[in-house]
Amino acid sequence: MGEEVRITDYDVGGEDDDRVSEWEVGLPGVDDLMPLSQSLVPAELASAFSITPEPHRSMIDVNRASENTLSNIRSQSVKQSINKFNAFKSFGDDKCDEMVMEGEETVDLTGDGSDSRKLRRVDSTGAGAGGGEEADSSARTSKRPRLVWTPQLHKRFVDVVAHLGVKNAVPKTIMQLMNVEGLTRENVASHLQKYRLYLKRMQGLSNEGPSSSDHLFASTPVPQSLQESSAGGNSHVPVPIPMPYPPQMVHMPYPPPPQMVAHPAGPGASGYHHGFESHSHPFNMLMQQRDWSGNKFGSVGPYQHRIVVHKVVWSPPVIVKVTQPDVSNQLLADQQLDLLKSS
DNA sequence: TGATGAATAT
DNA sequence: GATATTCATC
Repeated sequence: MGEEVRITDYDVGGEDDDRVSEWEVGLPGVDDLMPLSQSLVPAELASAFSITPEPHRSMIDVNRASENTLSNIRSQSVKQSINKFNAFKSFGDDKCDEMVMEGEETVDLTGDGSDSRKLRRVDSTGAGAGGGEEADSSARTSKRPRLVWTPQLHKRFVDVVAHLGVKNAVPKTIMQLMNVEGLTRENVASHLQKYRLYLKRMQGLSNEGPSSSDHLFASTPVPQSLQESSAGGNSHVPVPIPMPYPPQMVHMPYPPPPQMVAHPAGPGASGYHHGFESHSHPFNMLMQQRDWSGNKFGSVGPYQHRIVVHKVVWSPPVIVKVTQPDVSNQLLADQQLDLLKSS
């Protein structure tokens, strides 16, 4: 695609003749300005200070962002944008490796658009052609983006459930121990409901393998403490897992190359991904479709050469390293101590 | 009154 | 099929 789209032809509603030249006196010339598409932080510096580099922005992106801004101003929907931003701010860059939110591109996939409720949260990247009809959409944008349970997130979930035991694993506790910013009790409750159904199904057909529909759940083996009948109380064997989880995971700015997930160690690999095609694995699908900012790209993406870290390493068990004063983290640490003492 | 879990909706 | 939302119940 032609990346270098000139921003100078951007039309703000006036001709070039209307420009007030006095306003430009003293301003740096075009040649003096750093292109907006250029990153302000060199790659080496970003790496050294664990700064998540922003994806490369072309002039198309810059133009699009400008159009969005102006479009929002025109339609007086700035408030809506702030809500949107706040909704996504809580899923900051460093959370992207564990949480994937759908939403901004959630569109009417049926194509007919017959149901108005399906039209919510259609992003305005291509807007502007039709006119400002999105002014009344503020109420619809207050919804949270749809959470995607990545295998990493699910594993954290399973670890916590295993640690608590099925009986004690209730949404609120799970949510707290998972320590994932932005994760709601409703998210956990919904997932827990499905996970319990999965466990029940697994108990029913203990000899057979997991159903092909259990991609995500099958990707994380059911811990021993959950496979046995939930005897309840404190009879279950707690699973030693690092608790609470650190609020951030190891810096992993870009997804691992798809082939690592699809074929972890060649043909003779463990059965970790046994039973389903690589393209149908939820994590794999995500990686093939998007980078962490939600932009879509193919499996041979622009970041492929930069992908180095593919193994997520949690903080070591027992040692809870708090690098900054974090009250909630401290509370969780106390909780963990209590849990360990009581178990 | 808030949390839970099953049912239902999207 | 995955996730969100609703609602009866605790």
